[in-house]
Amino acid sequence: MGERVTAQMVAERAGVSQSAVSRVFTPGASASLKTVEKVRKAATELGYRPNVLARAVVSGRSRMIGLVVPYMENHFFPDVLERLSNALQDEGYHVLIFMASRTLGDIDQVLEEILSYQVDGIIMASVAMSSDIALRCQAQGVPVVLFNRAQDLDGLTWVTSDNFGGARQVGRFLAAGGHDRIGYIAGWEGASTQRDREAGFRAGLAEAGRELFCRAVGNFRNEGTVRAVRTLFDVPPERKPDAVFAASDHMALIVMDILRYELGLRIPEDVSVIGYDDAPTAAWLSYSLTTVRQRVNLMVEETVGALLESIETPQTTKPRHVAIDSPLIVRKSARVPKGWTT
Amino acid sequence: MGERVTAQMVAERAGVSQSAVSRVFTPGASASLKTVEKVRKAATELGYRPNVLARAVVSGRSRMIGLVVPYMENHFFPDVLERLSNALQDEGYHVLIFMASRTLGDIDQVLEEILSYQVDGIIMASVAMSSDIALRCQAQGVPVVLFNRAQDLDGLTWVTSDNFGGARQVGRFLAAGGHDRIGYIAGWEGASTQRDREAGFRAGLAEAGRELFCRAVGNFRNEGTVRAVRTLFDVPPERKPDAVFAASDHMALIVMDILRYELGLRIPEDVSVIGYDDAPTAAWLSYSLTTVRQRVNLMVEETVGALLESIETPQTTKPRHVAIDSPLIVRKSARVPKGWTT
DNA sequence: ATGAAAGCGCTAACAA
DNA sequence: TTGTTAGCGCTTTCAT
Repeated sequence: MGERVTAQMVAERAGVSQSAVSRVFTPGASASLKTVEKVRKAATELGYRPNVLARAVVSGRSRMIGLVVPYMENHFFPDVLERLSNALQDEGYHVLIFMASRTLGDIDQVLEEILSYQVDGIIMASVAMSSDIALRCQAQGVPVVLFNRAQDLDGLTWVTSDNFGGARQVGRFLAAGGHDRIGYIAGWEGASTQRDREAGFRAGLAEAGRELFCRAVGNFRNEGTVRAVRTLFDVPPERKPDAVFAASDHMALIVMDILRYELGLRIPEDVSVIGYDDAPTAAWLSYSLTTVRQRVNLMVEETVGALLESIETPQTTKPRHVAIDSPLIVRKSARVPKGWTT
Repeated sequence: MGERVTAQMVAERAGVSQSAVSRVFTPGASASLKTVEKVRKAATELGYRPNVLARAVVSGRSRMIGLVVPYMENHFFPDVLERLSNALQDEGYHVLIFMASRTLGDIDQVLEEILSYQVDGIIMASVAMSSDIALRCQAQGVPVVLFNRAQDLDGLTWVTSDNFGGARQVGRFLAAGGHDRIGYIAGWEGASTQRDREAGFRAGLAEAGRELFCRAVGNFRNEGTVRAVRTLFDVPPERKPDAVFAASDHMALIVMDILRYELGLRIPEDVSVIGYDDAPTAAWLSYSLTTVRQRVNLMVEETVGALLESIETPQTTKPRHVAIDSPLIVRKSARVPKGWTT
């Protein structure tokens, strides 16, 4: 046991040279039908399988993509992970996972580790990245795509939904719904998604001559959100919001739970709640959350496309900035304005 | 750009041999303080980072673990993935992900791919594996641990929760609760978890002199569960179950949604619902699902421990079969029997 | 189309 | 402790 079958062994059995074996297993290479047959036969008999790592050492291509993700508690990520992994697998790449949660703040360290695995490219999902790190990766010839995070830096490729536009619709929707006291629960302030969603939301309100009534920070996480809700609602009746926009579905669902089951409020009769992501859970009947849809399939498609392009034709590839339009999905957690269309 | 910095380059700059550089970056090796300093200096100046893949080729250890997971829609998996990845990262290993969903049934193909990456070990999470495949892996010297799946085959290591025992408590709990018509929604029939949970559940009922009133198969998936619920409840009133045990939380939550929002039934007044997993979502206030807890942290600990042991000391390692006890977590989705303790 | 030979970047004896 | 020397399993010229 533990017998590694090498190309050399296959070559001997097939009565050809080791390089012939290599060619048979190399997509672009040429070999006569007879050689191919002999080699394949010997290979299956021996249980041979090319060593991807050895190939990587000599070719400089590992066919591995480093994927950096934060916590998984947000239901948006599993979905993203599954789709990204599938899309990459379809292109013959595989995903090496790095959890950023552990090394909070020390993305630098994580990047070092990733690079030591000689990945062909890196996808950073919902992780903020300092510009110099990105530049270092690119300098090493390892392309990076930011997924669900934008970066002002020009040299970087990123793919997001249209956070500003999506949130702007929410602002208009709530304003048109005749709400008086509209609150916002912010995500982590360091995130571009948070920044853009808040800006879009405020813009949408402003268009209707309204403005934010109150605001608290939930940081996109469980605990922070619980605290944020309490902050907003632990006030005299006339100061309680009658509508809340949370910067992510994950936070919005927590808001709904607390409002209904701890504060005894009805949704949407007493308070309208809107989220952002359209995570699978948002559609569950218990919530039926009105939200902004991130079109994950398109985002993944763009991300994989951009990344593979930079890998395969590095010289001709320019940084891409993609913001996919993000429609408001009207369900039942927020009052629908009279005559509202689309 | 794209300049790969090699140990050779560092060696030249530091004025030492290439193997000296290698030793400085090899944990166990010895080098004089002076050499270490010179090398580290040159390395940082050049931005050198050891090539893990080249190291893997010669050492035979890639420090990568192949993780095979099915669909991510079940909220149990993201949690598992995060913890597994973190635990492995702490031990200096990294996770190469393989989604089994794509190649349904063709686990064989997936395994081939994994092995070609020379992973040091494989974790199959909630994936059934035919014995010969596992044996082939072991024969190649690649240890396999089944996570959340048991296999009768003796040579395999697996880690599960005590599915039989956990489900047995559910049977006793529902019986003691005075339910008359107790239904069961099964997971995928090929899964050991499904088999053991059903057996345990029936055993628990039998102890109380009861038996299953009705049963449908949800396959652990969204669609199947919706169909299963309809099957069980689309009957004359006297044939409708007054309690349902679903083989996973994911299915149980769907059951709750349909019962409440499509059939207008109250939980637990009209129907008690119990799940299995204690996925994070189960505790959400909208559901407050009574369920059996899989102690993920312990399961992960055992899995990683067993795997690393087989990797590091293959000869002295015997297959391990671990079934972690799984307590019933009583929340509000099922009627609590009078005087029920623990 | 094929084999010989020269590496890819690294580790691991082996001498010194 | 160090440098020298073989490889690890593979791809890729280069002749043939």
